[in-house]
Amino acid sequence: MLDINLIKENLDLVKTAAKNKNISVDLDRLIEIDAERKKMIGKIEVLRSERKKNGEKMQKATEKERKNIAEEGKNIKKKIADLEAKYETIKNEFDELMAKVPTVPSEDTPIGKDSDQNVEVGSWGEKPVFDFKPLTHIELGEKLDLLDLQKGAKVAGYRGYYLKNEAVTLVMGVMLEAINKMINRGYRPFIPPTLVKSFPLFGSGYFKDQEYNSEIDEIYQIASRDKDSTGEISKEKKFLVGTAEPSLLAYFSDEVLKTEELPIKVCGFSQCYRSEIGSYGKDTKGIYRVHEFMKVEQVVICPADHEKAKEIQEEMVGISEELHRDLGLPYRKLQICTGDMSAGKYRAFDLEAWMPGLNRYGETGSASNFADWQARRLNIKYIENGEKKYAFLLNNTALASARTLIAILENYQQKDGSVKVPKILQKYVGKERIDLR
RNA sequence: GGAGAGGUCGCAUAGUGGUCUAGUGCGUCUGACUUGAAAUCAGAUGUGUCGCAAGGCACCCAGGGUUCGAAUCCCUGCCUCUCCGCCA
Repeated sequence: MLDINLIKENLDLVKTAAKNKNISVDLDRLIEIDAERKKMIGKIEVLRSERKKNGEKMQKATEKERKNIAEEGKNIKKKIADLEAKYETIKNEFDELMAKVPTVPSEDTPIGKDSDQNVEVGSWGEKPVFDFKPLTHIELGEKLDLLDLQKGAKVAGYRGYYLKNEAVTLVMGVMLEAINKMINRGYRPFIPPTLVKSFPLFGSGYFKDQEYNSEIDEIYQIASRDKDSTGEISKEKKFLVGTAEPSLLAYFSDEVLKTEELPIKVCGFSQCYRSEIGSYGKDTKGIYRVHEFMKVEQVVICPADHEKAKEIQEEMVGISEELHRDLGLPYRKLQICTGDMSAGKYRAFDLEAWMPGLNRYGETGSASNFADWQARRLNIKYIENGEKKYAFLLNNTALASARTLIAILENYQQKDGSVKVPKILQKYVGKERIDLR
């Protein structure tokens, strides 16, 4: 969400941003409808004021006058109802358009159509050289009895999977390492709810429009309580989060924070659910793209200062990079181009770990700065010198379970089919190497 | 799952149809008194929105309804608390 006055003042900038982000939104219509909206509010308020005065008249009126005053009141009531109905239509169109308006990306964001035009801005580690053909995590997982995709599909359906044996302690170790790293860096740990109302998701930008749309949004809606026994829609809709970010941000919604409290740094461990509605044909094998996984997420609320936010984003990415290095996973860092950015993002980077079995890099983390776009929707403000401002919100993956597991299995595989356990995880797995059974 | 009680401007409370532009106490801020503090006294003290401004309008959990007029009456939902039942 942007400020309507800001959009008006920077119309060309916003238009260019929408074009570069491949977002279709009629901004001229937005400006037009905003003017209509304001005019309508003015008219309604005059009538409401009349209604109030008419009510006051009634109290002083004689018995004879009352009838006329009541008539007049009914008249005003009708006028207000008519205008309010019209206003609602206008307001709906206004809200729909506003929900689509993108953040203007940072100046250093590369302009591009899609992910092919993301720009590599850093890398670490040597890709391992094998004197044999490296196996995929699917083959390794099966041989070492760590991963069961058949049973996963049988029980959970398409993209279902079981982790077993050392994969369990290994993945839990990864999560705990990430949480402890975050704590050591001053991030407060949370285990947030994963089943949430609609506002945390809308507020964080996970609905492409104003309302949830199961056809395009990658979010699961929980259906069981949508309708009561009579078929009436009664209960509030609930959704499964795709990351801890919405729950963590919504924790601070409707708050006015003190400047001294900022930046607020938190991290969340959660199960993450993704419908993958838009990627039916993609990554159909293995556990690269799955409907549920675990993740440690970092979230920061910082003052509305681009320099400060830039610093913090670097710190956040730095922590993720460090975690990759701790695990010995070669990676590269990409700056995300306009076309690969969602509407709300101001500046974003991805980390991609090298996955030798798949023979490509795979995204293992994504760091985003939304500036004040999410804060406007979630109403997260802070007070500075008596003035209230919307905060800047940033988030980043610390580490996620499934893809980190892929990278570890595929990078640490040995000629004999075994997989070495990264040093920092040995204490969790209880061994240095996972052997064939 | 059953029964009951509730949700009011930071906190606590008052308010059952118009005089509510929501009273009072506490807290907070400013000032006076004081060497300083406490105490006391005086004043101020919610949010959003429209407007250049004067000012208007909205908000008493949320959404509907009744009424000339709703914090107040009615309906629905959400949430909290108490008791019972069930349960990891």
